Amino acid sequence: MAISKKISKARIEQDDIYSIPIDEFFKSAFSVDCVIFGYHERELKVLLIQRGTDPFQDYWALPGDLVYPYEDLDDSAKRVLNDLTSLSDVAMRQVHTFGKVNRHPLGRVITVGYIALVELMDINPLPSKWAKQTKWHSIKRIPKLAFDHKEILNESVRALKDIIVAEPLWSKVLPEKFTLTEFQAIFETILQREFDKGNFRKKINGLKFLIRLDESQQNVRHRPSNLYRFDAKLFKQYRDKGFVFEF
Amino acid sequence: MAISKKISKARIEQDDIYSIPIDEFFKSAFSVDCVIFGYHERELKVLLIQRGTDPFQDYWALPGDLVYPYEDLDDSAKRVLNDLTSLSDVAMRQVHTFGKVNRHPLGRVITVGYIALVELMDINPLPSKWAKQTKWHSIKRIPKLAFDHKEILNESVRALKDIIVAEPLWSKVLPEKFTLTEFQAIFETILQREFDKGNFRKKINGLKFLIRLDESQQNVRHRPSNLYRFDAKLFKQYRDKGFVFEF
DNA sequence: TATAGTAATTGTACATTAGACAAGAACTAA
DNA sequence: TTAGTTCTTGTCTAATGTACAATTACTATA
Repeated sequence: MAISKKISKARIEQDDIYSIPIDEFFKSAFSVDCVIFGYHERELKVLLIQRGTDPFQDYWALPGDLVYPYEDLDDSAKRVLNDLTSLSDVAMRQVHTFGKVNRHPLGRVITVGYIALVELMDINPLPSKWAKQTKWHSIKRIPKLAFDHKEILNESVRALKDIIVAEPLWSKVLPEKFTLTEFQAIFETILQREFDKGNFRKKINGLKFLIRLDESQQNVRHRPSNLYRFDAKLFKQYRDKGFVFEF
Repeated sequence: MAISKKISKARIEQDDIYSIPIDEFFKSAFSVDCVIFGYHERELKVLLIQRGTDPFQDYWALPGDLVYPYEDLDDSAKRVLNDLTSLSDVAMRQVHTFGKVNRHPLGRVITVGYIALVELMDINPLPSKWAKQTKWHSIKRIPKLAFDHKEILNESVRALKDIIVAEPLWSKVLPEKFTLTEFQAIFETILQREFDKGNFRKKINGLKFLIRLDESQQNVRHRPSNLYRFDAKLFKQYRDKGFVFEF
């Protein structure tokens, strides 16, 4: 394709730096790629789309697309996610930018990766625009992906582990009223390690933003668990005081 | 200028999405900006250049420039830093990408921020290419900067605090043989808090990658301090086992 | 109705770490 | 010899982490 030919022509020596006209630089594009992690009952999945267009037609890929010239990056991530999966109101965070020269066959395109964590059952992705299908894939069984999306995904899984502790991403995954066991399960799944139940709850009890309710589970064949809720305001207060939550 | 006019023309409604020809996307550029932190004797500075070219001619700015079409992002950061300041062998890490629509007057340019930490006395930046001057500025007295570089700098200062603990950036700042007081001072300066000397050293003593030498300071008017060295291999072993160093 | 099964909850005992602070050591300069 | 300085080590207490056991509250089934 025309654009990619131009790239190789532009491969000049460093000494010729001043000879590159400014217009030569304005021939690149950038994209956003959204890594939407879906959690449900101790399983971590990621939302992939099947591409209905070239390049990589029919491949599974992260929902991602080129950024419009007039679009802020963060806005673009939201718009692209909505275009391809019909999802809105998913809070994403930028994690890393990927910029290998030949990562995109149509030309020079760098891509900015964004991640989010949602409860799988809370949302209903529907393919739209050029997405043929959307599907949740277990993190443990990822098919061959388009572009360098496998690398983006790997980096995102790593970043998720850092962020889950620092930011209350987990609040998006819990129902309004939840048990401490459910709370613990999220961390165990994402951090891939186990915690002693008694000790975990001792630690949790110190966190004032998890508020114990006067309710408990119903219809369980064992001692019912107390229910808790998350108080976002109190969490913010904690954070503003420099508090960092750790495991 | 021509390019910026095209951006406003391209501002179309979302419904017209399919009407944007692919070529319209390939009219952007991206840049890298390097935030080189210089540490020396409890002072943290940042290396700025005075721009010798438009836009923002004569403004102080982070060393940064457009990425060549054929250049990997990480390589570009190294090359740009060398172009403008003659520095090489500075290990940088990507921190964040800034993508507001109008952040660059010449057109749509997103920029990827990189940071590094060096001992100020170890390196000798020299302005070259279009950099008129290079100068270390105290983090506490930053002049008006070009573009959105103030925002990039702020974000980088924040990121430095996270990274200094996780990654041995500090090893670049210490002499081969150093005292624990020097070691402590780095953390106190960057994290902006103080530590009890006795307790700090107790914590440090557990870290096997700081090796106590059979030497001590010379010509000090007080009890001479023992010297230590950093063992990068041992540090790696620690890290590979999942160890995280914290304060 | 009694019993077994299950997971929640609480508690206990010990080890490790954190934090505040003091005492003594090793140097130089006067 | 003494005063000044900072390094180094130690001590004590409080807080936290860790392993594990005992008890509780429910359901399902014999």
